This record gives sequence, C-alpha cells and structure tokens, in this order.
Amino acid sequence: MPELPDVEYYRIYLTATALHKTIARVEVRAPRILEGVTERRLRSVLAGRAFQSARRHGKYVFAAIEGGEGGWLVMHFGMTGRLSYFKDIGDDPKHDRFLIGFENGYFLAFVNQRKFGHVALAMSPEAFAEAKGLGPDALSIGREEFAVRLGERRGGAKATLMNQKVLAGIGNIYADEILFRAGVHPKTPVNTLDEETLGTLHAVMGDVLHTAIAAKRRCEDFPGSYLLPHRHEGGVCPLDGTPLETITISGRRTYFCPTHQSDERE
DNA sequence: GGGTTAAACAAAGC
DNA sequence: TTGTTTAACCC
Repeated sequence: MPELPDVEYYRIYLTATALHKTIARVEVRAPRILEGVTERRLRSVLAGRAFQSARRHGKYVFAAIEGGEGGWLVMHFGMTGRLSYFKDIGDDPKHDRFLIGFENGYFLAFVNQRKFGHVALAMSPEAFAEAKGLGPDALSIGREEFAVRLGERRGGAKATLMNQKVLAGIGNIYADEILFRAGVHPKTPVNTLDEETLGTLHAVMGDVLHTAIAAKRRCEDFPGSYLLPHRHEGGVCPLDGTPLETITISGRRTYFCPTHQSDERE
C-alpha cells in the first residue's frame, strides 16, 4: 500500500516530528526487517546522534544522521507500514518493529504489521538508489526523460509504470489511477504510445501524485472523479457509471473502465 | 542474452 | 492483501 504519496507523507511526518532530537536508544523488535545491518551497528551509528533532514526516493524514506560518520537511515514499508511518533512507551503502536527513543522521552516507531518492510543504512540516497537500480523518482522526472525511458520499453503500460527500475514510486493503486485518468488501457504496450499520449501520461502522473499527497494530509479525501474510491468489487466508473472491469497483471488486481480506457491493441 | 511476465515468497489478521 | 525476488518465457 505505501506508494510514493504515502511515503512522501511519512517523510513530511518524520521531518515534522523527529529532526534535531538526540537519540537515546534504539530497539529492534523484529530483526527480520533489517537489511544488511545489525541491531548493534544501528545502535552505534544512531546513539547520541540526531536526524538532520529527511528525503524520499520512490518508496524509500531517508533520514540523514548528523555527526559521527554521518550516513543515512533508510526505510521501506513493504505492503503495510507507517511511522508513529508518540510519548508514552505504554502507548506504543501495535506491530512496532523498530523503535528510536529520543532524549526528550518521545519515540519514533517503524510500524510494519506484515514485516515486509526494510530498515537499512546507506552512504547517501543517490548511492542507495544506484545500488538498487532504481529509476528516477516519479515526482522529479521531467517529461522528456519520462518519454525516453518509457519509449524504449516494450512491456504493458501498467507493468512499466510499476517497474521501479524505469521510474520509482508507482505501485498498484496509483498505476490504475494514472491510467484511468489518462484514458490508457493497462495492457497497451508503452512503445506504441505516441508523443502526445506520453506527455499526457506524464502530466496526469504528476497531478495524481500531488493530489494524493494532499489527500493523505487531509485524511483520505480524494476527489470524487478519482478511480480510487470506486476501486472495489462492484465499483463503477465515476465518469459515467460503467461497471469497472478487473483483470490480473503480474499477479496484481487491476481495475479499469472499459469505455474510457480503450484497448489500443485491437 | 536481455527484456518481460508469471509465479513464489514474505507475515499476520480475518 | 502487494512489492520484490526468482524462475521461466519470448523474440
């Protein structure tokens, strides 16, 4: 579930709550989520330091560690996850897998019910993205580069949008939303899209992501014309009431409107 | 061989 | 329920 807009919200949340506060303790409650780092190492890197700033690339949040050797804490939320800043350790959220305690007595928890998330360390967001082979962030990529990167692919539109190596940040939900608003069938091979459609797709992607980030901060308040609120069993197209169709793409449930997203392969 | 896709996997709640 | 990894597939 946490795709770019959700993760951007976590970045903002971390920035608002956890910067410039000296870290007093670190506790890993589910070692499984650690990726290439031990609890002992995390402690030695974080204890006595503070986070300086936070960034995001795709579905990853990075928190800069000031002082010491520097470096960045990296978090990925998997299917289910969020951050929670709270005061009383007795009020710790369910499924908190990684806890950072500050000297002011507050805690920042990495909440991850299904433990599909990851916590890691990196030299920089750039180095991490490079090592992972991530494409440019979906919110920063320009129209030109977007068109070039998609143009050289031959996969379906949805699969390509979700491919983190092509561009980073789009998942199942927002891929459906973007294609719906752009009127593109999810299986359309991207290398058959003309320049104009690619431009539309890029513009729509930016609109959808910005709208979603704003909606996250206003408690799931999405425009009625969006596919998202109708993306369920028996849902209908918000534009004309056509029953939405569902297909499976790469094992993912895909919702689309058969009248507004024509199949260009035919 | 490289790009693409389907299948397998991770964990927990219902 | 979904993102990532792995295996199998296709020019």
